[in-house]
Amino acid sequence: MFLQLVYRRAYSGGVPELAEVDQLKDDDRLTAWRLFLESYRRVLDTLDDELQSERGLSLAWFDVLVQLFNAPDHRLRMNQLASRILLSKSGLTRLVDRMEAAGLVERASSPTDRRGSFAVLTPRGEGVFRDAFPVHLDGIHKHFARHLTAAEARTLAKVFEKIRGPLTSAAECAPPD
Amino acid sequence: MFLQLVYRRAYSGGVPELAEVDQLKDDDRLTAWRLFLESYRRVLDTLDDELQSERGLSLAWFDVLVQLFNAPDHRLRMNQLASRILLSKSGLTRLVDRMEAAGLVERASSPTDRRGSFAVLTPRGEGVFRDAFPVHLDGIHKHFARHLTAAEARTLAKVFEKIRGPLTSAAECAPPD
DNA sequence: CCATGATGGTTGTTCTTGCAACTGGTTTAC
DNA sequence: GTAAACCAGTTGCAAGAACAACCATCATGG
Repeated sequence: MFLQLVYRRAYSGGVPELAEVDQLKDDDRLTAWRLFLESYRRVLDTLDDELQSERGLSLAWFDVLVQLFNAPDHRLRMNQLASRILLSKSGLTRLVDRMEAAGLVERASSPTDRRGSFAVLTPRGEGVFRDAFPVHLDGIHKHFARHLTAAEARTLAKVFEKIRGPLTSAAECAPPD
Repeated sequence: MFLQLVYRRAYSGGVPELAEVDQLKDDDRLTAWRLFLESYRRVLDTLDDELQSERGLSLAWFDVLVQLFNAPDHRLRMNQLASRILLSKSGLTRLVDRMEAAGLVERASSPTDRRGSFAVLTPRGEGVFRDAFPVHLDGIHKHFARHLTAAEARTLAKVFEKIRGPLTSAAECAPPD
């Protein structure tokens, strides 16, 4: 799904009633939007392919490894892990199932709350992570960071912070005013 | 899958051999990367939810409608449509099946090449598109464009053009030099 | 003209994901 | 202390997507 938008074509073409929508004048912004979408898809696909072919690891798996590696004691509650990688509870259950079968993570039950369990990085998982990390970082550099000057990077960070900000938890809770 | 990266933590933490990787110094760039990922996910999820709840349409369906609406004669070869919305051939076959069942598009066989078929926007599909378009455009404004100054929009466009550029067809064909 | 190969789409299969329902454990209120 | 509400994680189920194998058609070369 990619969503190259109507933009100019709908505007100058035969859709007068749509042209009324005044955001259509924001050509630069919509161009930015379109390129944003396309860049994401293409860069992520490329990174996934590279990691897959060079280390046999999907980005989703890598993402779990990253999170656990960064977590204190190399462990996280399923709960937290799910929200950090933006995956549903059930999705994470299955993902951890698969990674456990591959020996990269383990489950450990929480001593304080017997409902909960931790996902814990195994030594093997840590090894795989350390092995894959440079590949991924190199990919980010090659396909993304390399194209940014320092100033541009700061601009992007600023802008995306604003964009992400209002959506962080539940979208559209109480639109102010 | 989200991929909040290691960054500072892996750098300043206990992973000396990883810290050697010199892209790690590019803090601003990696921050931009992280926010880029998160923004995409959150904005797209939000737009999808809004379109879904306000018009009962997924972004994927909307994307097809956009493409067909823009195409000459409101029709595209399956082939082309698939590549424009970044979906696999088989994925598109099924997607068009579903949309055909819903009466939004039709298939028409090509007169010149009897292998090929077109996906064609039906009047009903066009109506649905015109109805959903403002909702989507408004969403883009609310959750994305609104946060950009004109200068920032131009910066984003420039940067993403560079990022997307080299990956447009097959990634990594022949890295120059 | 016919054999060979390329191309456009569809179908079989499998994988991943989300939602809703469920189980078992914890907290709160009476 | 116990019932009710709540929470963490798992499971059944169905939708969406990719890959490979497949069929039909077109293009090429003898």
